[in-house]
Amino acid sequence: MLEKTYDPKPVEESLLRLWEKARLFRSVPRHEGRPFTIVIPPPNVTGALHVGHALDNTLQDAFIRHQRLLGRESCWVPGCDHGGIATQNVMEKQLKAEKIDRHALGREAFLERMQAWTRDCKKTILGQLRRLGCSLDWEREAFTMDDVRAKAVFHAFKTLWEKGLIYRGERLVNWCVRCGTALSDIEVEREERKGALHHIHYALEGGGEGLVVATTRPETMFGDTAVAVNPKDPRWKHMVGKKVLIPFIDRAIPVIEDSYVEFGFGTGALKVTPAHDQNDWEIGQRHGLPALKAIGPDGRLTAEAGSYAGLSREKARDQVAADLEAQGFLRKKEDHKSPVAICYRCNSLIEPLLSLQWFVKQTELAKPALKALDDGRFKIHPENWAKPYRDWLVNIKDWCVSRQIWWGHRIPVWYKGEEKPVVSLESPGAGWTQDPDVLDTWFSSALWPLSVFGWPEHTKDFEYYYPTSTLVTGYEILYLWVARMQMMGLAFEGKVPFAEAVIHGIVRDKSGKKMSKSLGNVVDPLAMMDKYGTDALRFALMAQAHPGKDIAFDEQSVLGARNFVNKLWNSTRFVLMNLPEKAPAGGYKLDKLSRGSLELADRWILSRSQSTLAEAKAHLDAYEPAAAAEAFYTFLWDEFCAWYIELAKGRLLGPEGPQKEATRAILVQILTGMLKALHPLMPFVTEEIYSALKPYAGESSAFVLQGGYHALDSDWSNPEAEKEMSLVMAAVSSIRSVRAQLRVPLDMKIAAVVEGPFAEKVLKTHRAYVTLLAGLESLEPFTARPPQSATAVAEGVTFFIPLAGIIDFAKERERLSKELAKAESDIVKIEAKVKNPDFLSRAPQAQISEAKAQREAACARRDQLKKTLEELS
RNA sequence: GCCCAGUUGGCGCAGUGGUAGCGCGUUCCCUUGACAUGGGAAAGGUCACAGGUUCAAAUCCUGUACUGGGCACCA
Repeated sequence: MLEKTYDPKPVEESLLRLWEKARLFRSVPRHEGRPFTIVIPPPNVTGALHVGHALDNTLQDAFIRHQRLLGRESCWVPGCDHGGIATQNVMEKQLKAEKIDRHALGREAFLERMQAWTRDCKKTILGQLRRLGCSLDWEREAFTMDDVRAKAVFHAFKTLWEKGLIYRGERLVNWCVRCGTALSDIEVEREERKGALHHIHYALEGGGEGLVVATTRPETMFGDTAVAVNPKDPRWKHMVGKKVLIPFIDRAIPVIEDSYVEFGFGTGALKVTPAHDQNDWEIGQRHGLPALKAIGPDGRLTAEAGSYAGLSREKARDQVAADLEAQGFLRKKEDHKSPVAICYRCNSLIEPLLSLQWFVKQTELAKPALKALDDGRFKIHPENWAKPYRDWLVNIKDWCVSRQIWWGHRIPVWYKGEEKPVVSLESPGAGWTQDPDVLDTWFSSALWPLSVFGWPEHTKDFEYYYPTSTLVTGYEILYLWVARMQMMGLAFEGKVPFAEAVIHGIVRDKSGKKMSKSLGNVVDPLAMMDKYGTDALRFALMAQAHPGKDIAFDEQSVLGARNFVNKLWNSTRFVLMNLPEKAPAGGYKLDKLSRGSLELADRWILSRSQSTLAEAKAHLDAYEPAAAAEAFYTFLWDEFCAWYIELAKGRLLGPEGPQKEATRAILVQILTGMLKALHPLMPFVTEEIYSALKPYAGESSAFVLQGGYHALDSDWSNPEAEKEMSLVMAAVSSIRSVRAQLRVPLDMKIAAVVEGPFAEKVLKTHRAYVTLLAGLESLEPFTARPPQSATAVAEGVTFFIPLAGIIDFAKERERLSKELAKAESDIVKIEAKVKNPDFLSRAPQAQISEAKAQREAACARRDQLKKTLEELS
């Protein structure tokens, strides 16, 4: 016998062991059919998983299990990402706490520590994925920096190099002063910050008025190599071609014309600092201006800045502004909000810096990716992300792939004096030194769908699993990762690495704010699992995972899901309690039933069950787990438990016989079907229940995944039964409503008489249902209105319930008047429609007859209520 | 500035043309042998605003406001 409530922890622990022992998630190439394959978005080895990972991986697990249950060979590849800067930052924090200087420690020792950290972290992360129930093929674990992946990275680099798609050059890049490295354009975030616009006077060389420029960054003026004005700006026309002097250092720079400069902004004169601003860099390129570095990689001013050399950017700005003011150069200082660039890993201010870096040319690589999107070989769900994805590819810029950190794939290029650099994994010989930089972590991530299957080797696995089916990830890495995988996969193999991308939202806190450590609103998925069980967390997430939408995560939702899990548990418990100890040979099967012997409730629940399964399958096929979850929830709770089980009680308490056997078969088969269908969303509890139920269902699979979805033996859809059952339910509800309003508890049995067009049917075929569910002791046909009775009006039936001594007539009249008013207003609405000649002439016939039927029903109800009220007064 | 979402009962969200749904919360009643992690009942919404299309609009179109996001940015 099952326990009264479901206790997830021991069940989860034992099932995890059983699954693993059975190698249940193992996939190997087989000959027939294309497999369904997902490669995990490898979590960075920066710590533990957060609730966003729980969402991402539960989605994948649901899709993978769904496909397995559909009978498809399915493979989900696990792994972690070394995580470049992010992971190095974690280690640097640790070192700082231990008061160890990274540079004093040295590159080798640092990397050794990183390796040890990585080992621990991978163990933690993969353990957490296991606990989440992820059906990953654990024998395929990969890491973006292991030997196989290192070969892939080298091969990719070499191939791109040979095709001339990789180059090294001095360019203006996004430099994070804190991380001490260059970043690519998409690794930079923007934020509006308050600052000041300084109006600075630059004197004319050789004397004269000169001009005034406006800048938010006065400290960069030592790097100025021109002042630009708009060619159509009459205010500064006279200055063009002349030279002005930079304050303090008196270096003369030309005044040039460039249409980039806007009339309306500031003074209309722009100081041009090619080495520290992207737009200035472009102006510099157009006019052949030199680029002078006023700020170094350490964020401090260089020798160009004269006496300011060595000051940090921030200090220099204040100091320069103060000195300008003191010496009369500062003509005006006004508050000004402007967007600033921020490092996506440490949030510090980005400095545009001229430096020597490695780049991958992107335009050529983007073309096949665009084509794949346009001709449908690659699809994005939901599709509203396709446009931004496309726009990004169209406007793509070269990708800066070198990083001045230690943790990563070292750039495989070797130098020796004046000789041509050599691309090689190993040292080409004595005297050669390797490029000190490492590759952007996204470079190896971009190869992930290729590299996890042993690429560049065309292994058996690679041939079978590549291209993969679906990629599931958040929109925040659509460009950073998804687009690059498409480009790389197409460049190297001519095939999209995955045919579909499912883009989900991020998990926010319950008020919709982004989770962050500093806000203290981070939800720990492990804590949720401990408290409510893994299935509850999974179901809560899936129930809210509407395509592409963020989730406002409230712990209450997990509680609700936990209750649902328990409901499922207890409905099984009830069914098992009503089954013999020993299952009959072959189990309870529907095909053994004679259809003629089925009752209304049977036909109804079988019909509803079938459509629920079909609906949920369609939703999962379309990557819409939330809709599937809702279909299950409503069916199981509001139909199967609330009505069918309640009705089944009547027969199960009765004598043994075909009726009882039929009820058992239906309960067992419907529950089994639902368990399997729910398995992708909540694998643990369904597995556990299945093991108890399967002998009765006549099944022998050790695990749900091995048996596949439950196939109903024939078509049970039955709209007539659904319609009739809805009338019965409405009739029952009307009596319950009267009872509740008059405070007559359900266990106080009452008598009733019934009249109306549906009354005869109720008396003849549904009497047992109505008396059982509405708590009646008797139900008789109407002859005369009993004195002192309340009235319950439903579609087609009116019940009179004698309640001498209980009923308050004033209250009863009030209640009925309210119902009447509602009925009247319904009629007004439907009349307006039915009487509209345009509606009658233009609407489809089905609509017209439905509307008329609605009017009839509403009028009948109105008349009945009116009559009853008259009798009461 | 351009583009994309969103705006539905107290809160969080479904719902893409035919008389508004769900979960949580609220109110009342009920410890009846699956489940109080439960059961029954009820209250609560002119579906942001303004136009338009249509017999019919939460749903389609246009515009406005607000919120969020993406991209590009004025130094």
